[in-house]
Amino acid sequence: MNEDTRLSWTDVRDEVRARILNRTYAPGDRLPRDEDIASELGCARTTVHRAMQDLTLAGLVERKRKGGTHVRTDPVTRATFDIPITRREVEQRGSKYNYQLISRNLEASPISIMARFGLQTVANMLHVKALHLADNRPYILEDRWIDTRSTPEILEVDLTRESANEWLVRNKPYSRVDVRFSAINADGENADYLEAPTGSALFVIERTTWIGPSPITTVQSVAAPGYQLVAQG
Amino acid sequence: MNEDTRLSWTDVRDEVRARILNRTYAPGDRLPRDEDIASELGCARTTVHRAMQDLTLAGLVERKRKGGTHVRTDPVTRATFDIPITRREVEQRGSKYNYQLISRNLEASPISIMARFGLQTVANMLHVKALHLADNRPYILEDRWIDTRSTPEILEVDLTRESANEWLVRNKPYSRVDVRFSAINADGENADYLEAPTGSALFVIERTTWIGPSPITTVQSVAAPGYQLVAQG
DNA sequence: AAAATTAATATGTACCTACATAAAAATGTC
DNA sequence: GACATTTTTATGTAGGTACATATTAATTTT
Repeated sequence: MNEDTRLSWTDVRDEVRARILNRTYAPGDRLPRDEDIASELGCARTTVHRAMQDLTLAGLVERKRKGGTHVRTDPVTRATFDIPITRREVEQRGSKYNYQLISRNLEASPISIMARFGLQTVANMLHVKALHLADNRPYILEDRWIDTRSTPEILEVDLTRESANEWLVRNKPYSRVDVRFSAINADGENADYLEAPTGSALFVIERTTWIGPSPITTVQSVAAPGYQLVAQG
Repeated sequence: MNEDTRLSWTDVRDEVRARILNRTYAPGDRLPRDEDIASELGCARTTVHRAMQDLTLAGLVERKRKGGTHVRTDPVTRATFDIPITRREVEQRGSKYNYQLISRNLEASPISIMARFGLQTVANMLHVKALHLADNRPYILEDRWIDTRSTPEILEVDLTRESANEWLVRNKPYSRVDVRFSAINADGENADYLEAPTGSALFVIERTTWIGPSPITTVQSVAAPGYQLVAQG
């Protein structure tokens, strides 16, 4: 690319996206064949193909062999978000991070937790409650269950020093994750630890991970009032 | 691919991902060069490259020219979610969809709304409140502002028949979107329309869209109690 | 020894070719 | 005309080549 005459696949993607936005290609329309777009823009078909793959992933177009490429009629808002280690999240906001273990017990998995994992039988799990603080104020209260079959090492970890969140992220990669968001009213315990008035609305992130078919951990993270999750469009 | 001997880039991606998961390549490690992986697996370097692009996007590895490819040490949970048209969302749950316009007024944009758009000056906006129902029960209450400069046509639309949500999605593509989630306590109006007890925790989605630099719409969607947003990992 | 220059190297990107595959369109058969 | 078969066509995918580009490593210069 010594001259700026060569189009990269991102250029093609942006051009096609612009045409969709300005209605050159309207919703439901069939786009020209990759080859025709390629020759029009002066690039190779593979370049157009790579651009189209990206637009497909973004939910803007649908492609079918022989059927061609169509602009989606029911566009969805598709956004991605990152949930980093809580410590990192706090530090990135420029706050001081602290962590406090509340409880740590070996328990048989209750039905509600089995349901989250899709388990049929009871399992021995480590039940951990902990509080993350930002600038010495409550930030997130986490209620976590860890399957001791997939993760026996957790029993040896000193959870007063390092949070299960951090240890797991560093030592236990997962192959599948389920994330859900909801809102709950602060009850006695939540209100207490988060120093929030009883009844106040709290943002909840529930995350469950597996390695292959085996459950690793499920955690309910309740954020202090005012928490906002921001996603990138 | 007449024989199953040929590896597609997704195969390579899955293989490399598996190696990261089982610690063949541990966090922080440098991976072999694309070319070496290619010759080891018996495919072309371009195939490995395509796989690596995907793993980079997924947040599993980081690449640098000459520096090589490294397994990320601080993996993040990266998930994607779709926010479809509300009608579609309701119908996909197998429920009957209904919609009800509450109010529709031309107003000068208040400061809070200007802030969402990043606007410095006041603009004429259409302020619309509406209720979406599932099986005749309140589902989502939306409070929306539409910029009449980018979207003057909205003034001609009969919003008693079609929701602004739907009209905009079909007729007003956007180039940028900002999505945030939070939780609020039901106040008088929310509680009323959503038939929820005052004070109950409600899940809130705030979405703002632009076309180029121009604001299109910003909407606060308050969901009835029990609403959950599910993301794909 | 510090600074500047040069070489080496791994990834980034585009091109073209060749063939696979799914699905629509055309054709043939009863 | 209904159904089955064949052909056509647009996308899917891998291979291999050529060169760009960023960064590190090595070398030379001061």
